[in-house]
Amino acid sequence: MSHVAVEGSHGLDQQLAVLDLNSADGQGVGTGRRYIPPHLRNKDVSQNDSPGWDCHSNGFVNGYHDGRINGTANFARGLPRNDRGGRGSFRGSRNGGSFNQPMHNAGYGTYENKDGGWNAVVNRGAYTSFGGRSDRGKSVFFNDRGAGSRGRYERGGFGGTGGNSRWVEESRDEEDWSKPMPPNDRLENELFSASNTGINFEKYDDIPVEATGSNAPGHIESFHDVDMGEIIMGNINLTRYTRPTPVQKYAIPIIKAKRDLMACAQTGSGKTAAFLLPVLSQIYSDGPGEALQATKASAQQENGKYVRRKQFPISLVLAPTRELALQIYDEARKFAYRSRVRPCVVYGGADIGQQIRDLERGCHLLVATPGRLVDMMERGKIGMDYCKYLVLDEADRMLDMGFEPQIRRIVEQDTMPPKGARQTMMFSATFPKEIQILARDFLEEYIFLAVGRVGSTSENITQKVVWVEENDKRSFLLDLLNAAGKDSLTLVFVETKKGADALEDFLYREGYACTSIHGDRSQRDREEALQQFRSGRCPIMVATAVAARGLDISNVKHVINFDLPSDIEEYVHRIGRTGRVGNLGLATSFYNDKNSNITKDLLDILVEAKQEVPSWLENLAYEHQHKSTNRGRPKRFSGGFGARDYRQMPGAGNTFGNRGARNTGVHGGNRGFGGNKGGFGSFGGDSYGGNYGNYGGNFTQVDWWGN
DNA sequence: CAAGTGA
Repeated sequence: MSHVAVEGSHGLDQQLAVLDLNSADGQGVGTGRRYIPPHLRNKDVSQNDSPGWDCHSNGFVNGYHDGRINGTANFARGLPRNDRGGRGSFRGSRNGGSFNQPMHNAGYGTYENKDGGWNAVVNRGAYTSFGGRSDRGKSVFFNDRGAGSRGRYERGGFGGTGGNSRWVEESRDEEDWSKPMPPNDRLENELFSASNTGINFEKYDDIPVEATGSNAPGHIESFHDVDMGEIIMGNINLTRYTRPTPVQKYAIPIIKAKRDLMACAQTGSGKTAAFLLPVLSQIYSDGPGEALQATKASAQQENGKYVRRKQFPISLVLAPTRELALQIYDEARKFAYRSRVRPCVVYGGADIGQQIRDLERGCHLLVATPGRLVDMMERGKIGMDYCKYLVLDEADRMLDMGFEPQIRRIVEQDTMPPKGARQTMMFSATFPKEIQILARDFLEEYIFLAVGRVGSTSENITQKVVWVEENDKRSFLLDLLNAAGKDSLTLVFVETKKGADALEDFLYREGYACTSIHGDRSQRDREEALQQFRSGRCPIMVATAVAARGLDISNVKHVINFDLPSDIEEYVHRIGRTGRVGNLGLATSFYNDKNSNITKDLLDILVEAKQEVPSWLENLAYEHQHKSTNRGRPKRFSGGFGARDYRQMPGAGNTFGNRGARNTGVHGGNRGFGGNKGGFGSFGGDSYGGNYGNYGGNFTQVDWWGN
């Protein structure tokens, strides 16, 4: 395979420039300020002078406003050391239910300043593709969160005449949701200027695609091959997506044809847009329908006091972690720009009151983590009665042991329309056969789509496995970090939360600018850590499984499995944080005696992705094969899966040890691989250090799938 | 046993 370099050192300068900008950000210095989740921080300042309904009266300080004020002061933040030190004193409260702790010396900074001057209008140039824009700049009626949703209410309407007339929405019943609202320069800048990925799909090559199910629609080659409407096409241009990725080519027409879908495609291949584009497009063309009526009907007065109405989203997207939900929400905002659709996100660990108030401003597409959504449903803030589109992102995770009960609670044991009446879509890079079978409970006449073999890794990721004893891991890690390029991000995975804290402390003492993310940290700290990592201020992040799935962080050049995970799906997702959208990446895994459970699966993955395989690993896999009683199956199935025994289920097959059968699973023939072992040069730990340097400056963008 | 998901 030949890698076509598209961008070289040129892009590097740009990245450094961005870093400088971010490091000059303002610090939120206020004491005792409430934690405001990022998606609620960046409001238009003009919101604050609204005399209306929204409760900003209590000395409301939104992060954006605050950030601007402090940003002008010279808060020349030094090295990441500084704020890390500050956080040290904070640690004691980490484990003690420290949700919603106000954070002193908290840096909201980089977030608020990403506009780079909020009244500046960037050169949008060729990307404004919304036809006739004679109305641009008038700023009459903005659609999005800030000004736009405020416009839905008539001033002072609450105490008024009674009846429904106070809702401006009334008068919009007949309005056409497919027509774009006027543009908003500030918002457009905010949503799209950071849009980093210029994807090169020009020479997308063959990749095996399986689309099974009755009457599967054909795929598209261009976004123009299917009618997604004016709003979507305009936003596609603004995001600079030129051509659909492979999974988008297939999934978009399937979803537009109103079919249920189980879609499997490699990490970083554009799955999020593959469902957001067609779902939103469909909502635009169909309009809100009954959901709007129901929402309005829920508005009441009680005891002279206005009772907040319940929201009935038209679409629900569920994700397994909070940060992923937030990321999906951010994407949804882009594709909802200039539409009447208002995306919302709810997740745990953040102030629920803020989220409720945000919901009450309108919610047509809801992104959520399961726990908080159940909470919202039980509080009567959300009704799924009119949810026409259900998306499970990271679907295999959402249906595994930990999440399945909550998913059933939301989807089957409440008011959501049954399968068939709603459209259900599932996406993941991995989808073990057992979970595919379970997933059928939620699907009707679905199409199974596999772009590449299910569970395979991108060949754009160079995978290394090194034998490292536990006691040597730290020093080996330092060697790898020292070899990394100055500008590149490194993500280090460990198995436990305590381990994450310990390793981060170690790296800190060794003088590295690092941060960490795991489930025992406060939500505020988690999001700040992610932001500092993304921005490059802390180019090293130690993480648990919370960061394994879905997070799209540009410029992650190296993923290190300091501890290998116990199942191969987790491995695939972890290393998938690098090598995204046509970029190259490196993944290094520390292997020792403790990791025998993943040996065989790891070997298969390496072989399939045409990676070098250390001979010792091959030998171990062979040995393990003969002594293992449970080979080839994820650990979580070995302990039973409730009362179910999937081996008895029709269609489940009986070849759990057979990798090929397991992965293409219930849907058809094996995509065989392997068989081409042998001939691999040995790959000892000694030569590793020397080889490593070769990867330093060599991460450039290449064609999709590495061709 | 670990990780994640409501307080």
